[in-house]
Amino acid sequence: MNSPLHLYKAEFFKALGHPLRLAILDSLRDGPLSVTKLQEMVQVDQSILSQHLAKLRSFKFVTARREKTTIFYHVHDTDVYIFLDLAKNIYGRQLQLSQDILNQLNTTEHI
Amino acid sequence: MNSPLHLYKAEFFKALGHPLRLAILDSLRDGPLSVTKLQEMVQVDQSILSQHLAKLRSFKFVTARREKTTIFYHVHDTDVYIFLDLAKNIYGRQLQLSQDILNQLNTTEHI
DNA sequence: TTATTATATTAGAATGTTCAAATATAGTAA
DNA sequence: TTACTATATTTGAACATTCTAATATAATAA
Repeated sequence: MNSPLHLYKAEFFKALGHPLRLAILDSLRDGPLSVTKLQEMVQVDQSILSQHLAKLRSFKFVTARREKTTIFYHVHDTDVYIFLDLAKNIYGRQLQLSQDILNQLNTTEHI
Repeated sequence: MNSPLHLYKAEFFKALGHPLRLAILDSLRDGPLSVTKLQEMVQVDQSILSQHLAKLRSFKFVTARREKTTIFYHVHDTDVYIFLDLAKNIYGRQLQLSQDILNQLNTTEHI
């Protein structure tokens, strides 16, 4: 157990396991954005945004480029979107199943 | 920020963000296994294995079926492997990039 | 019924992650 | 140089996850 590969892979998934970081990646779908612009979009404190950008950077999900005093972020490998969208398929089915069970419960009289 | 979708998606990734849970899913690639057999493969305490199986179950990554006194686990939706393997592509490139930088540093004399 | 085997759950301690606030840095312009 | 704007880093508190150990449950067999 705890092969280096599983350890690294787990870190990779953890890096995606935060709502704000997912929101950041979604905000960058249509191209690079400055931190200020990102902040407007995701509506969090500057410091918090910066901390989460650091995490995304550390796994190379995003890359930063400076232009004068502004820093622009862009996704490093846009295939990550294929990956994120595929995730939707998987948990979509999981949710569907839960929903079906839920519906079944709701439409059953004797509860 | 914090759309329910991002919240759920983050939980989904967190559920995959543990080396043991990834090892469990890998162990189940070739078909269902009993908890005892799984335990032999991943080499952890019974209680710990059970707790992680509970988490995988709660996100429907795995499903349990009882046969007499033995419980067999199997992956609920085998597409999860397509997903996990795609992850490898993404972080593989990330790692490659780091490796390249590292190599460059190592082969540069003036350091 | 009791004992046994297989697995799950619970409670608290240990550890890790995130947040909030303050401070630091880096570039530019005056 | 000083002041300003944009962004990053640090620190400790708040919160969440994981581990350990003990206990619970469920099925079976004796």
